Amino acid sequence: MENKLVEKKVRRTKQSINREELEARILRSAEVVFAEKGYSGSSMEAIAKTANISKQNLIYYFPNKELLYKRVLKEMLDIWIEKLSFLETEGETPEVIIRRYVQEKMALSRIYPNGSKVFAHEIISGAPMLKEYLISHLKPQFDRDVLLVKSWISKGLIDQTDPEHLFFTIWAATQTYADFSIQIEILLGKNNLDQNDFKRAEEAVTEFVMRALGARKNI
Amino acid sequence: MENKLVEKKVRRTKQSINREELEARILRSAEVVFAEKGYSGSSMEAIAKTANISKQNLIYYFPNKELLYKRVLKEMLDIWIEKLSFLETEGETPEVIIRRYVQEKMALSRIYPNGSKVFAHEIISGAPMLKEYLISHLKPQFDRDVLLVKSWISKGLIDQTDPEHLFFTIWAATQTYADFSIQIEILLGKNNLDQNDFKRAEEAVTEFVMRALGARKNI
DNA sequence: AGATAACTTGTCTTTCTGGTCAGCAATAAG
DNA sequence: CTTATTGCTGACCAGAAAGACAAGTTATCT
Repeated sequence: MENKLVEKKVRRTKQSINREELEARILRSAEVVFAEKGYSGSSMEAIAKTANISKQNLIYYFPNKELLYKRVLKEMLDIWIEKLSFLETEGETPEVIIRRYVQEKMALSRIYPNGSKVFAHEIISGAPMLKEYLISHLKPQFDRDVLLVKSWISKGLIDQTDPEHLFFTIWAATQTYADFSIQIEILLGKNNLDQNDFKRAEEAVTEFVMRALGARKNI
Repeated sequence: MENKLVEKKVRRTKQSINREELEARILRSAEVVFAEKGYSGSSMEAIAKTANISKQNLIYYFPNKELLYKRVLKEMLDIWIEKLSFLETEGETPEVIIRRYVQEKMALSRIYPNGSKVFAHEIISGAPMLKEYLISHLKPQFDRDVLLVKSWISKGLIDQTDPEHLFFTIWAATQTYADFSIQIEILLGKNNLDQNDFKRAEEAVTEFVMRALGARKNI
């Protein structure tokens, strides 16, 4: 019985492989369209066209727009939440932890610019679909991380800072390279931000944060 | 002749007063709606409803959506450009100039959160309506301001920094209090950000930037 | 007071959009 | 090989949306 169930889950037929591929392609396409237009501005038609399938076929895979949108958001958030907890790396020096944090946040902006933009649209719009998630998932993690930073301060490992606003600043400074990329491109006189630009940005932001915190190298 | 023209311009009849008031009300309402839904997601109907007039009447004042949207954007940008040039305050110490800059940027987030959000939606969407403006107006000012910061560095008034990315970070860190306010509210456990929150945020960001720059108080 | 201009609204048309449904085609299971 | 399941498409629908148009109302000018 158990065997049968497992087999059923694992079996990869021609169809199931195709399905997975197509779903992935749809999600990527949806990400692109939602990133540009936000939820209400995006049409199923446009997403279907981007994915090179018919609208009806898109609806076959994702029966309605809201569901598709939430899937796109969820994919992004799962990646973020996974990468963005201080606590998981406890035991190392603040310097190491914060450096890696900024680095990883910046990498997310570079690798998933569209997901970041979808998220940004959603938040700016007042997080209608995401409010509950932020309250139930992000806030607890935020509170823990703030406590950790406070303990660093009281141990004298970093300078006195406002921990909450430290996070807001780091998030804003790193996400801007995904969300506001067009503005940055224009001001830097580039057609798009390459690896090098992101490296420079990462160094600059890391340097800002480290200086602001006056982090000590030794515990 | 000249007199007549001037008189015509200045004369404030019942109608012209009403017109100005109504136009202003429409623009404020449009700002609210565009801030929430972005350009393509907003309907003229919704804007009309928010302004408490009929859709046809709205169209009488702003014959189409694009025009209305551009007016809202332009209003915001005019305010920003006016407040956000370093050069206008040349002669003072970097510390004073940068402090005021951060302060003013933060004040804009506090006073015009909706305008800021409209702008953010537009940029995230790839700045379809604003690209030209950014190239022709923002970039030259940016280049000048970057040069000024470079001169500060070479004079040893502030620490070695990446000037371009300094601006990106300041902008991101201050705008986040308008654009991402809902997220910040949730994480701070508040229903909305009050004067005090903005004051704390301003102090935190200012402190952050000043430490990063190691600005000297004396020229 | 009458003519003119400014304002407001109701009606209508066209296009777009999310979504349904019936039926056909391809694949998998027995 | 047959049957059942899954995948896909064309035709269709109801509601929303932008905006044109005409007709009526109100204010201003002479």
